[in-house]
Amino acid sequence: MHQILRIYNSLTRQKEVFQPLNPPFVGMYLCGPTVYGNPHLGHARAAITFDIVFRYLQHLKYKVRYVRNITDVGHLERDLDEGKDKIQQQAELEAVSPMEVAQRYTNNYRRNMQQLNVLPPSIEPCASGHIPEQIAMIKKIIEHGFAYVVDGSVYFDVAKYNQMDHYGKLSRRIIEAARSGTRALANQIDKKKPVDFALWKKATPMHIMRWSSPWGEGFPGWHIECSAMSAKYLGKQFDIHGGGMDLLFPHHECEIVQAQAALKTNLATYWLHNNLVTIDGVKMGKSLGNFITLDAFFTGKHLAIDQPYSPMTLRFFILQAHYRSTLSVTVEGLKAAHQGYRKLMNGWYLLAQLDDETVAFSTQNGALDEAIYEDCAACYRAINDDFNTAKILAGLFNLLKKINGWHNGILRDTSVSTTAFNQLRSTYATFMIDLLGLKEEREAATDQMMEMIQTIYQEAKAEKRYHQIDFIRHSLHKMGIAIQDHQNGICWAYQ
RNA sequence: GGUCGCGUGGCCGAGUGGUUAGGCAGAGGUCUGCAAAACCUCGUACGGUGGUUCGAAUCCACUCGCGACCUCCA
Repeated sequence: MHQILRIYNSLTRQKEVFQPLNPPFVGMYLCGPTVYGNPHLGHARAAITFDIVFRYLQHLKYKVRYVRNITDVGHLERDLDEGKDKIQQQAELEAVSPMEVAQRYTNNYRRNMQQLNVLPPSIEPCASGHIPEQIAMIKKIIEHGFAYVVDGSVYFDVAKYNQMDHYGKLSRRIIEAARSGTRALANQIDKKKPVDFALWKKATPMHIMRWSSPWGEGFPGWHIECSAMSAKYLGKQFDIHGGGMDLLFPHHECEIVQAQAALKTNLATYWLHNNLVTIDGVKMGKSLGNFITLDAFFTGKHLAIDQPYSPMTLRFFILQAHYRSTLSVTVEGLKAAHQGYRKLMNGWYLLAQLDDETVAFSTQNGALDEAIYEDCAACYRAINDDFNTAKILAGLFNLLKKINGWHNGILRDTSVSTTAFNQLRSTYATFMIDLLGLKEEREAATDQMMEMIQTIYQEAKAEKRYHQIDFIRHSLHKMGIAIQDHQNGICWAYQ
């Protein structure tokens, strides 16, 4: 089935039909985490958003190379003229080596992403492993006349660049005007202009993370790592560049001008930005201190939440909103996500059990066919329309009603063609499992155990030993499992 | 101050000129030893004020409120 995918491009501020530079290959780069703290819901949102992009492009048979970096050379902290970076600060706080800190949080990030069923990227490079590439790129920028060296540091010359091109085209800023009211920061004293940004910073004697360079001992600046690593693994120009909205300026803006200055290319065709997670109306973020880590969600150990929320509940929660809208965290919203995920997943099990005893298959057009085709088509329309996962879920819930209807006998006599039924089955599986990446959280041994318990339950029921029945129900209830009596037997489901 | 976005029924959240988004919660019903689940029915929501239009949550103007970026941030 041929699909026309339209995605919203932050660069042009409109939806555009996706056309890769070199089909069937697609290059995609996502700004990953700065590993100086445990991953929170915001990290999950970015990773899941682009996981959907990755999954769908692969579904469309593109050969995708997906690069997501690890920033283990921290960015400069404001107001610190000695230029201590975030990793190093955290390291001093924890009295360990900076690389140990980076490694620990990298491990946590990967573990959390795996729990959320986020597919690993094709390449996951870290900044500290690409110092030579960054130095090489800085040298080119200097050669091309867009950077200058001051006392062991290198700065990008924004004014010079603006003679050739416009610095600020992604965020649509006129830089001079925007900066006129801004105070000069202490560590920017050696720059020509406040808008110039560091490509390389001289290390003070205190600075632990340091590398030698043509300009002396130092460390790379804020933005050069992404430019260097994307160029290395995706080429001078590639298709999709993603990140959180908070990275749009200055980070992505700087990446664009660095690529233009060093390689004379437009970095990426499509720029995608996921919106932020909010709590109590404001952004959830590391610097605000109002974030809830993923582990806190999984264990329920946080003042703002009342109980544990599983990885798949969180994934569902994120997918309920379109990626370009803010997403507000509330206990009620989380509970809704838990229930919604549970229902969708239970439907998935039921779907596997449906057969011609429960479904009135017909060789001709069935009465349900049209509605099923429409719901399936709606799912495809939704994902093709800038990855509208909220609409996909609406489509799946409509299909779920049919599944439940067959299961409980209400739709037993309403005919459906095998073609339509098979389309429902494959659409449900494709979208829920393959594209949205929702998976079962059921334990492997549970099925056999439940079979045994159900046998006991049925025997007790036949002999009207209601005390025993209630005991079984209560015990299972504590484990989050419900036994359900139906006219033609019993089954179990998550509750 | 500059750039931009948002305000949808109790909650989360799609939609962007006319058709039920969806989920959760809530009410009633079917089923049931009692339940649970599922299914059926139920809310006439779009910050405010004007305007355009046969018709606006959706376009325009003004206005009120909230937020993001401009400093590291997903």
